[in-house]
Amino acid sequence: MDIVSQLQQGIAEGLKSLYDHEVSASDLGLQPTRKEFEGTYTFVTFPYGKISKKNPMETGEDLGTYLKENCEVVDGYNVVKGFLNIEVSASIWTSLFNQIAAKPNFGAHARKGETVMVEYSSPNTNKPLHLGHLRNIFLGYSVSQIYDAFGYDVVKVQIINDRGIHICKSMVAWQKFGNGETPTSAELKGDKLVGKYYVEFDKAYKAEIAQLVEAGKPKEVAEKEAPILLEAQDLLRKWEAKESDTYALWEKMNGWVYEGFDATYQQMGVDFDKLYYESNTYLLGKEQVAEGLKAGHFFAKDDGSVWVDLTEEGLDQKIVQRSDGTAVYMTQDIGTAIQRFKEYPGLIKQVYTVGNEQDYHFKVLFLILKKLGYKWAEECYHLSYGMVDLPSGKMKSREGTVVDADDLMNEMISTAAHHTKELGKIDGFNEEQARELYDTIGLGALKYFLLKVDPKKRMLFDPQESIEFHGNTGPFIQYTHARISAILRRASELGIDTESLSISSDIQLTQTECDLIYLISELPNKIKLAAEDYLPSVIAQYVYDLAKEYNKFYAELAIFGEQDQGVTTARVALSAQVAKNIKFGMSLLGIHVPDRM
RNA sequence: GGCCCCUUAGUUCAAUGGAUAGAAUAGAAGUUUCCUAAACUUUAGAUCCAGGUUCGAUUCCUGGAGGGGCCA
Repeated sequence: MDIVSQLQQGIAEGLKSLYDHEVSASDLGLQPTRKEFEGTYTFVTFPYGKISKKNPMETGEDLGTYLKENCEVVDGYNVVKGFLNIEVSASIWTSLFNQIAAKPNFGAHARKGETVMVEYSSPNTNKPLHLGHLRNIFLGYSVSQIYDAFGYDVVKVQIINDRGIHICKSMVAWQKFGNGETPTSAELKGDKLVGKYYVEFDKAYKAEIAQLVEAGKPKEVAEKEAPILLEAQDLLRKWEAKESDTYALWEKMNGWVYEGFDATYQQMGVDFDKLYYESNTYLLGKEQVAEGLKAGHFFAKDDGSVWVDLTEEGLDQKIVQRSDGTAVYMTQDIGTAIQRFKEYPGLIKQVYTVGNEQDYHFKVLFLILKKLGYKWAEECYHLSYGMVDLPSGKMKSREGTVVDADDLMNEMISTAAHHTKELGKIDGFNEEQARELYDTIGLGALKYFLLKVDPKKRMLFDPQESIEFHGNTGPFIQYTHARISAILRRASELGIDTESLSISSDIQLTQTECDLIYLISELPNKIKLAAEDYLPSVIAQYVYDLAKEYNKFYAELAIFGEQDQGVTTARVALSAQVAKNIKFGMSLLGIHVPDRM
């Protein structure tokens, strides 16, 4: 039983014995004691005045006295106003640490035997990935790692928006202006090449509109009648009719995009277990609509369109199928969700990582699924995140202010390289090791920067200044890990077995060492919190706090200079465990940690 | 028009309804005979406004201001 549970138990027994009041031990809230007070855990006594019929201070005294006498982990206590600060006996820290150090996978929760699906990328195939996608993908990937650590089997999926007018626009422009250009001939990544023709389309389209307006057409009419747009729409019709030339061109250009995306994903260090393509799923859901209509969950309007009425739920009416019988996004999302639960029998929930501009869409989707009688609808979650702003404001592709994902990653890596060389940290590295280190640091900085913020908040990204290597950053944490690795190497040289370490019970621990053990012990709790609230930022904050505390320890205490061999061993043991926690925690964020930097 | 989200040091971010609101950066002052100074120590600086609930509100409720988003 861990310390918190023992204290909760003790307090519950105390309340029963002192005031004849029954509570369930796990309901009692304990919080870490603030730094400026003595103690480890604090129990707030204000709310118990009614039960004790005494003031909060006296209540605290009563409980403190009881705990000291009856609870073996309690060494002492102090009361400040309504706060009972509980001091845990020093020997507890040693045994707590030794229990942790004996577990090879400390932090990971027991397997639950249930499956969670995390969808964390849903790109369109007409444009390369950008900064917003990076936040999306890093967030979703991290949540999938966190769920794995929390004991779930995780299926990581991508839904690719490979059909529709957007890709037809790129196709038209390539046909007209491309002269048979390919990624190889253009020496351009496939996604970039297709994106280039999407821009070409837009240019030609605008020029045609201007011409039509010049010729006297109203702007709104010109926007609908521009010949190149009509051609794109014609291509979409041909694609839907599976006209063979169109289909072949579509397959060719999407193929280029996938090669480009794959390279980007590889650089990002993410992968998927299963890919979904909209061209396969966009017709799904119409059956469900028909059934829902029959069952009275939906209703039809005079024009034949099908709607759902969510006014009882405080929302609007929402269309689920067009009057011409074609699917809207909602139709296919209903179909896809149901299909996925059929495909994966152990699946208990789905997480959709999608920007907050879709909040309404997902609210409606989940309500509809619930109306259709699917119980798992309540377990589905929209991991909604805020936009990434630039100092100039919102990213706008029309104004050319979009930050490209590949460019940004490369920039981060070269900045890391520059910085590392400047500090003279690559002595003894060969070229490949050096390159790997720059990758690790550059991507670590970027991922940490995007993940340390609460997902739902919009965030500012300043390419010039945002990414630092000092302070609350990925490289700071990586650096801490590298420092510890150096200590472990030294310890091995001195003949200390760094694999199976423990702290001898007669060692007097310092305050900093106890604080470190406390932080180390918090890892499983943090993983639980991060999983339940879908917050990689909780893990980021935790790893940072741990690294910071370790650096304090490192600065104020000697490790190998100690006379007492037991103290040296204890401090090496602590260091080794901190390194393990950092490595594991960072892996939950998708970040690697180096042994030297 | 209807609905949703956000607002905390100069700046970028924290804070299950709890103590004197934490970090990081930028500013000021220090720390290398010692395990990696991408570090450590000290210092100054903030809850958008007005009400309400509560023993206690950055947190919950109502109204307002500012910013952002969604709506066949």
